[in-house]
Amino acid sequence: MKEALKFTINKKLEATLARTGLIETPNGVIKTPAFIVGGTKATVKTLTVEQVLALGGQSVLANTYHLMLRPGSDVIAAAGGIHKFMNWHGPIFTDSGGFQIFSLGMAYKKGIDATSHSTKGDADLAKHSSSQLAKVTDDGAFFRSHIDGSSLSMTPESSMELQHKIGADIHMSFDELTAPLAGREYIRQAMDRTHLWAERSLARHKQLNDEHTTKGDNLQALYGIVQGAREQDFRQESARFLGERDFDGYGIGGVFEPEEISETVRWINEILPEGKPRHLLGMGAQPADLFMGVQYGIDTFDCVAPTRQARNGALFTYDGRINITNNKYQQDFTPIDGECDCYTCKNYTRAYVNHLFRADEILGLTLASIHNERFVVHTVDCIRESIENNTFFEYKKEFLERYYGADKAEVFL
RNA sequence: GCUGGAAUCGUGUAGCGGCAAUCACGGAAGACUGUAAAUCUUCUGCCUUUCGGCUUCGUAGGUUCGAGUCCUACUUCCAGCA
Repeated sequence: MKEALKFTINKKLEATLARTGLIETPNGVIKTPAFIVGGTKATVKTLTVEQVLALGGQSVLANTYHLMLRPGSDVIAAAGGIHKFMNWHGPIFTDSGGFQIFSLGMAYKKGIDATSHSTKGDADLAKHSSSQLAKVTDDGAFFRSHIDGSSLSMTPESSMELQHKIGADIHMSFDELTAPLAGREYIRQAMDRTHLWAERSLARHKQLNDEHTTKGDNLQALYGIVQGAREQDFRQESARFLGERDFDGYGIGGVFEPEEISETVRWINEILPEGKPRHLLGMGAQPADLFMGVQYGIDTFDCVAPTRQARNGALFTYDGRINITNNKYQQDFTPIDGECDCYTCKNYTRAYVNHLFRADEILGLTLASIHNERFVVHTVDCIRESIENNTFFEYKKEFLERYYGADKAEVFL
């Protein structure tokens, strides 16, 4: 039997909240800061685990909601746990399913953009959410499967039971997100509920770990998730509430505008106990997110954007994002990025990847995903090194000015 | 040679006497942040920044208030028969 999680801080960057460290789990270690690779349905879309390892992935994050629907937690338990099932033998996170209750339930993808701000209040939100797939009460969430429409529910307890069955290393407490449309009143309600659920998640989690102890199985870790949307006092209250409780680490949840990240994360991380790891949920679509997150105390990120955008033809380069399907790359026989050390850049050209996308050949998705994921993982690795070397701010300035242009980069410096 | 059918946007099509240009593909570009996503959005005859204007249904005639649509001839293609 191994202990659930051990976090050690290696180096702190003066006058910031940034630090480097090591998260040790029963299935391996994560050098932090680190980018956790998106593996929602127990697979990193289009990639084998060998490819994920080769691009430098240290850990993957899977999703309880998706795995509950398919193949079901019993199948994964019968397979001997998610590590064996998906052949990934490093650390694995699972998200609780809270995000899906939000994204399926609120007016998120059906007509209203999750990242658009509005001054509209709770009444509008309620109106928009009434016809959606999910309903939330203090007891838990009641929702319909996006696959077959069947009625399902999830509570903090059932989320913990599912996550323990799936058997990842680091679990997330069951939480409720709010849409950017939500007013303070609803944000407060959702945050209070998230706290209530966090305590219930923790209680059930401890019982389940006791059962593992009895059987001599590895222990699993639980992160509490901070909510409170864009409200400073709520975020601080949430960090205080959860920080006082015995979680192994903390997740920071919600939906952010890119320019809100650093401020919100700072409010929280100034309060959370320094000695525990902090995960920023779902952020990392752009390099600035990574630099700002780390500077204000984030240890791990996960984000689906690198792989999703790769599948849709948007590829990172150090000079900014490009769309590889564009006509101008049809005869561009240079790598996607000449400085990138990924398998794709070392062996293929923009013209070839352009051809694969135009011809609808699935290898294009794989090559693009390898590149984008490597770009992000490597960037966070370089950020870690820059903290160790005391060159963080120089590296950040150089990187962001080149990527965004000096004018646009200024807001991040 | 005879008989029948067809000809509309880059391509394949919709149209069935009343504002031509539907849908798909192809093409151009953009978006995507705890993955309902190999998805979605916009544009794709010409001119115009917008508003809007103009052109066009193989060719030439005809019928009709009005023709992509009906009639005649021609051209080309397809099928069947010689």
